[in-house]
Amino acid sequence: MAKTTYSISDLASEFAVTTRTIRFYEEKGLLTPERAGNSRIYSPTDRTKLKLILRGKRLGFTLEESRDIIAMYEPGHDNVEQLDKLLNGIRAKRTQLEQQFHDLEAMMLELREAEDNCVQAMSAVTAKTKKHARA
Amino acid sequence: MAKTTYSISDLASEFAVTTRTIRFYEEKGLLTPERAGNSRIYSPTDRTKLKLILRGKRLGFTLEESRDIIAMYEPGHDNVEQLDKLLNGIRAKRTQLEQQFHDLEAMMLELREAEDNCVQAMSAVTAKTKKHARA
DNA sequence: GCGTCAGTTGACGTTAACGTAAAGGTAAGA
DNA sequence: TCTTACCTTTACGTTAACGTCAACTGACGC
Repeated sequence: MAKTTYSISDLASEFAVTTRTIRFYEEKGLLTPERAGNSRIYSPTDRTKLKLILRGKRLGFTLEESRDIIAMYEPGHDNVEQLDKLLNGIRAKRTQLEQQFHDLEAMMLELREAEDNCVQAMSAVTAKTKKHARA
Repeated sequence: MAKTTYSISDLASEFAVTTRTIRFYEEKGLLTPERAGNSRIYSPTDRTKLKLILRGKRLGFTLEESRDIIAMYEPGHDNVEQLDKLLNGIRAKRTQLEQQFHDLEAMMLELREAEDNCVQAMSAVTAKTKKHARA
């Protein structure tokens, strides 16, 4: 069985972030790579977590929020209290994502219109220029 | 014609932000309210801009990005150069929004699964509890 | 005139998310 | 052996987006 592992610069170049950033995430407890002596060794799981963090960033999440999201994908909640808390968290995030979804739809629509207007305006200007050139 | 206007606390309470925040946006040039002596007077246009800024925030945009977006909705670009630059900006944002859209879809899907798993786990635990109670 | 709002302008404080050296360890290659 | 390339830790610097006083100014009700 081939154990896939990554160095810090592997991940850094793959996801176009600095090694500083990756170490920072570890400092914040979001990543917990193994060690080979002094060097860090990342597992596919670590890689996935990093991916989730970066996706969270694109959606405007803080690292704390991404930490929560990662926790939501992980098992290991045995008692009802914990599960209940987790479930509430998941549902709250889903609600927030739906709000974001609406915002996103609205903005995309408006930008489509803005693009149309812009194209219109350009053709109007160029038409005038042509007319002027012909005159 | 009834001119609708708003005080700073009107907007603050309507959108649940502090007056400090609104003044900060003005300081950054995102809002430019009129003045009645010393006090600020906000127009419906100002209100709309504030709305756009806050929507931008929910989508994880910086104020600079929101400033750009607001500029995209405004007319007043007459020459081809400006229009071309604007058009590029609009298209770039749309591309970004599509990426965000994918991210959002993926995360929503995963959270739905996480919720299912969570519910499953809970029913499993409660079933065990009942069994234990019966014994 | 007095208190009490709602508003104003500074100005310093704070937090998140890294950037940017500084100073050094290690292993491979010329 | 020296350089080169990558890795490490420690620590101070930076930016965005406000929060939080402090000190002041009308306007209103009594």
